[in-house]
Amino acid sequence: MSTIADVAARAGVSKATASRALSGRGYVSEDTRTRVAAAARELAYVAHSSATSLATGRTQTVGVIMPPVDRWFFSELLAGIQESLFALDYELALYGIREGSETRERLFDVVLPGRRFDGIIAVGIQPSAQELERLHRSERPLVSVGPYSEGSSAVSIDDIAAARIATEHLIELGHTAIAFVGGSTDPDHLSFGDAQRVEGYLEALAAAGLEAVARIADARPTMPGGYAAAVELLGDRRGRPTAIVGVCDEAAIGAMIAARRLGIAVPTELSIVGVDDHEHAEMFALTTIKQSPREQGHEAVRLLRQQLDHPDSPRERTVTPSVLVVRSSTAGRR
Amino acid sequence: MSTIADVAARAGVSKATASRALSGRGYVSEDTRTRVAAAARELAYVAHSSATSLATGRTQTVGVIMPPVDRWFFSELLAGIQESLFALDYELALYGIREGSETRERLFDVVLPGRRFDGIIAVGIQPSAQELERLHRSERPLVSVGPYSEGSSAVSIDDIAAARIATEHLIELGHTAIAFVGGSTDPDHLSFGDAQRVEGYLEALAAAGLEAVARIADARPTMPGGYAAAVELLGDRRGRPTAIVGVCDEAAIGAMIAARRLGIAVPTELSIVGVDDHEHAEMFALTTIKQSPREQGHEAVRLLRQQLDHPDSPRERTVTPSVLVVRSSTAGRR
DNA sequence: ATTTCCTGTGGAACCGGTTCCTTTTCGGAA
DNA sequence: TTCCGAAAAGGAACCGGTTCCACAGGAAAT
Repeated sequence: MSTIADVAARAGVSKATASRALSGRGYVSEDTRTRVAAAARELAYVAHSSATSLATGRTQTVGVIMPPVDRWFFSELLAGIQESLFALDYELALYGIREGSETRERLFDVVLPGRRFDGIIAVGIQPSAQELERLHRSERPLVSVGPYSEGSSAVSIDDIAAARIATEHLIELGHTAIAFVGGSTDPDHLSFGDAQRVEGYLEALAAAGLEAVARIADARPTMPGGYAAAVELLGDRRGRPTAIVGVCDEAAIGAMIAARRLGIAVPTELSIVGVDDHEHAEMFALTTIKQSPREQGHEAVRLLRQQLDHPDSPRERTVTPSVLVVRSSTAGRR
Repeated sequence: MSTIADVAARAGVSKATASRALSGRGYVSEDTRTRVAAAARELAYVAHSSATSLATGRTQTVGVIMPPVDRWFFSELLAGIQESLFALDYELALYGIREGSETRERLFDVVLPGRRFDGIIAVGIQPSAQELERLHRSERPLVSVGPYSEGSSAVSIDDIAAARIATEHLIELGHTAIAFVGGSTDPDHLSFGDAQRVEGYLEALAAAGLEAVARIADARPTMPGGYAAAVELLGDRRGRPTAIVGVCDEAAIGAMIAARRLGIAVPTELSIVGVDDHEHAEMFALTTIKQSPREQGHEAVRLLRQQLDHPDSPRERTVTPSVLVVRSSTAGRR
């Protein structure tokens, strides 16, 4: 492995000049520049990243803190972040957060102060006040995706609005017995965005004077979760809802499959609407609220870069609009 | 941000002693050790990772090269890798590989020689001879997951055996018209493992003297892919297969949903078997071949660590066994 | 002709750790 | 009492880059 000293020697210049020639900063004659470049090529020279980081204070790495990528939304988001970072020549250091707080603690205690990255994208985590203070003290730009916290940039969808629009769509179709699949009776068990979706659902019902009939079925935001909840919900004929809002498309699709198995026709006997516009939504003809997680990933990187390049630029918050995509899982009440 | 010099000054010792006290290497008196530790705590000292890397030559980072995580298998695998690395105090640098070779090229030209990580886990990529040579020249341990290449450690399932076992299961149940969903007429279009699964399917048919009736339906290894292929396959009543092998569970589940929509009963009229034991397999009562991607992730890290700790230890290849999990998507031919 | 400015280059310091080598001290063996 | 080796600690070199600063030479301005 060759060093810049080797390159300099081969080109017959000093380390300083070689460095300038390769980085393009400072005065270097055209002739020297090409000689250094040639030497570098011949030696297959690549700068040692740790040395560069130590000298410049920049690591060219972005830390991404994210829940397990087993939900479509997160995997798409990650793909978007990846694409954008790659295009900007940044590395991506991935940190998972699991339920256990041990992970989280170590992240905030050791990893963040280790100056391993220039900026952070935090997905779906609601930092505690103490953690937030720590993040800010570390002076590294932070962009959150999902929850918005004062003083940092963020890209989020308006989860309340999304669920509200979904619910309103059903109300407009004449439904009054509208259940929500994927909430939780234990609020600690809900992710931030999911809790807001419950809220949006309740808001829409309240606005239509239907709050009394609210029914929130406990379920994990997954297909089996939605399936199980719907089986429960649709089990007895009497008091069966005529419409369901899923906390996300996975849950909604699970509910749809449950309905089919129970012999309940969608949309004639039961309307279902989800949130996300999952890649499977089309196959199931699911009416949903479109999100574009991949683009949100791009946007998160854009916001982060803004702060990396211009540390004093104001924090921005991007809220992506919620658009209803009507397919054929919803219909007017008979 | 405090440096080790600050810690040393506060504890009244030299940098050298402070370093030894904190790392636990070399002679340090108990008394000094506690004084240094106290000073470090008071100053909230955390070592600068670039400085450590530069001095030691180790980055405590593992590069993970991986296709997009939108398939369940890969997201689970990533989770497994993440867990194990975290437990070992290694960072995870994630690199996506997309179709375009531009990504790939830059990966091999710039990222790998940049000495940003101590080892590499490459998932599902079949490196070219040139790339492989480069990897070896970089002297960094490599573990591949999936394809096996001479001279590096690997963890893989026996894809041929998996598909063979799945197919044999159907043959034992008396099926003769067995289709495969998720192959491709264009072999370049198939991932390495998927191509081997096609092979296993054909092997099993051949062993039973059924090769003449092989039918491979083109499909992406996703639920919509399996759905579309099955619709095609099951469309006309005559010549309809009585059993289907899915290239993976997603495809098999897609096929199952297609069958239901077409009014074909599973398993009485059509048996379906998948490969993976996807988290949704249970909900669909899908008979399948169990893989444990999460454990494969753990195993990959174990193999890598072996090489990091003992560079001269022999390369190992772990092949995880293929186990048939019978649920109720398969039944004897009527 | 002298001063000034700009270009081009090299030496040396620096980033923040680790480690080699040397020195000092001290307890135990000869 | 002397000698020796282990323990403890400091000085300095080193990892491989970047950048500050000093200096030389030539062109432009005075």
